[in-house]
Amino acid sequence: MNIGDAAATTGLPTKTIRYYEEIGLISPARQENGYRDYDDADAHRLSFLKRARGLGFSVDECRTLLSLYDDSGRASADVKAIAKRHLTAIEEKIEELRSLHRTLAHLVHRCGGDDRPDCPILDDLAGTGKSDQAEGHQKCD
Amino acid sequence: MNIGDAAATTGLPTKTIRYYEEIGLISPARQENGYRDYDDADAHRLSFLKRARGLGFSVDECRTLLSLYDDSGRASADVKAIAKRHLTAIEEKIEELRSLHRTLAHLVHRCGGDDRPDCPILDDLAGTGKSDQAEGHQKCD
DNA sequence: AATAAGGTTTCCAGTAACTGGAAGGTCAAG
DNA sequence: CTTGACCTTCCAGTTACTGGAAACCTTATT
Repeated sequence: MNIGDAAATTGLPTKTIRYYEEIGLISPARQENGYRDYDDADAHRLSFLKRARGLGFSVDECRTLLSLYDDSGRASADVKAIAKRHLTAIEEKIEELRSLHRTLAHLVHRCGGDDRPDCPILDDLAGTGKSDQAEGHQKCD
Repeated sequence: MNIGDAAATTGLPTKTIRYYEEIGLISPARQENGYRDYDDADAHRLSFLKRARGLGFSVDECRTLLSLYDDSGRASADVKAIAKRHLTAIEEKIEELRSLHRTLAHLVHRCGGDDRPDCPILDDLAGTGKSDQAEGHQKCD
C-alpha cells in the first residue's frame, strides 16, 4: 500500500510516517516507481507507534518498546519497567501542574479584572511586594 | 552590572538572558567595551520573566504580560484574561495526563512483570486483541 | 611585560517531534 | 493532452533554550 493508504488506516499524517522512517522506526519496501510500499506488518507497526505516542511515550521509548515487541523472548518485566517509569513521570508532571494551578488561581482570584490598572497578578510577577505576594508555586498551598 | 551579575541576581542563566535579548524581551545598554550593562529596571524585568515563565506562561504570553506591565494605564481585566486562559490550559493538560495515567496504570496493573514474554502492555499497544484491550485513553476510565 | 584565569562577545549547531512548503516525478481519468 | 491527486526529496520553521568554539576584555600574579 502507498503512504496515503497507510496514513488512512493508521490515522497518522504522511509527514509523520516519513519522519518515522527517517529516524529509523520503520523501513517500508519501495515500489519500482520509488513510492514507499507498506505491508500489513508495517501498518501494524505504525498503529503501535500511534498508540504508544498517544499514551505519551517519547519517540525514544517507542523505539525501545518496538524492539521489545520484535523480540519474542523478551521479559514482560522489561516492558513493565518502562511503563512504570513513564507513569511516575506523568504523576510528577500532574503534581507540577497542580502546584502551578494553585498559585495562579490564587492570583486570578485576587485580581479585580476591571478597567482599573491595579493588578495583583502583575504585582506578583514583578515581585514589588505591593500585594501579599505568593511564595512561588512550589510552596504555595 | 554585567550579565554575570544579572544572572546571579535573577537566577537566570546568562545564555537565557542573551536569548531574551535576541527575541526582544529586553534591551540592556552597552558599556564601552561592548559588555551588556544591566540596570535595576533590567534586572527587575528579568525577574519578572523568570517568575512568569516559572508559572508556565509561554514566552509570547510573557511578552504580552510585560507590555501590559509597561503600560501603566492597562486594565487589570486584560491581565486577568490571559491568566485565566492559561489556567484553563493547565486544567486541560492535567485532565489529559490523568486520562493517560488511568489507561497506563490499568495496563501496568495487568502486566505480570516477570521473566515470561507474555505482556498485556505490548499486546495493547499492538492492538492484536490478545488481551481485553483498553479503548484508548480518552474513553478509558 | 608576560601569563593565566575568568568573564564576555559573537556565531553556529543541536534538542523533540514534527509540520509546512517548494519543486518536481507518477498515475488514472476524461 | 491535460488536469488533479498522489508521490518524491529537500529545506526551513516551530519552542525555548543549551552547548561549544574562537576570540576579546579585565584583573591579578609572576
